[in-house]
Amino acid sequence: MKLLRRSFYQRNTVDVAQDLLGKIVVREFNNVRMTGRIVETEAYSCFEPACHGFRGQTESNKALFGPVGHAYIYFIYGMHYALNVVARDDKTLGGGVLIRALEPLEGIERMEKLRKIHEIHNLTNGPGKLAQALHITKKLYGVDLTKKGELYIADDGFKKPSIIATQRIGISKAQDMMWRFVIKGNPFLSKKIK
DNA sequence: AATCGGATCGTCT
DNA sequence: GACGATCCGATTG
Repeated sequence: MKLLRRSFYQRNTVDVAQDLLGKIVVREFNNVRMTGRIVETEAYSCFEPACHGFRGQTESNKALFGPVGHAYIYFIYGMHYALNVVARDDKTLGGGVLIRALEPLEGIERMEKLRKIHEIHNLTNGPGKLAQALHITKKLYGVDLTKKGELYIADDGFKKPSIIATQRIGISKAQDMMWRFVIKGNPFLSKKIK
């Protein structure tokens, strides 16, 4: 397991979104280690209207404009958290990759307890679900994901998977852009592909 | 299988 | 005061 270096995130947001597929999210919580393989992502760049940073930097979205490789976490619909990794090239003001689904690996029992369910295929197959399963809240806002700690991202040598691009989910603007990426045929996606 | 509405609250208009 | 990068359970076909 190797940490992903900061330079990994210092690239075009869409490229990073694709290359994060197959990587591992590691969560250390109360001495329990929970991990999952990233199987679904979406790219958001602050020059397009679906991005939280489109209208400029605010207190709540400031991480999107901060150093790459850190966590941007937001709270939505009154009950869900979602995890992004800040990623952009040098000429872009802000951008991030939404982690939409994981394939659970380690700490599955703990995830089941946090999610209050026992179906492995329903544990982390959505942005709100995986945040609940890994106990990701705004306390982790801005955490550096390139360093070992409560939350980070690693590469276990998983072979670069074949991927499919689709439209992003749940947005009302810029719906035509094909910026959602999934590992082809993976059974832990938030939504089946047509 | 597909669609619909309720839950619930931080953020911006 | 409205709405959102969602989820879940209920209802309908």
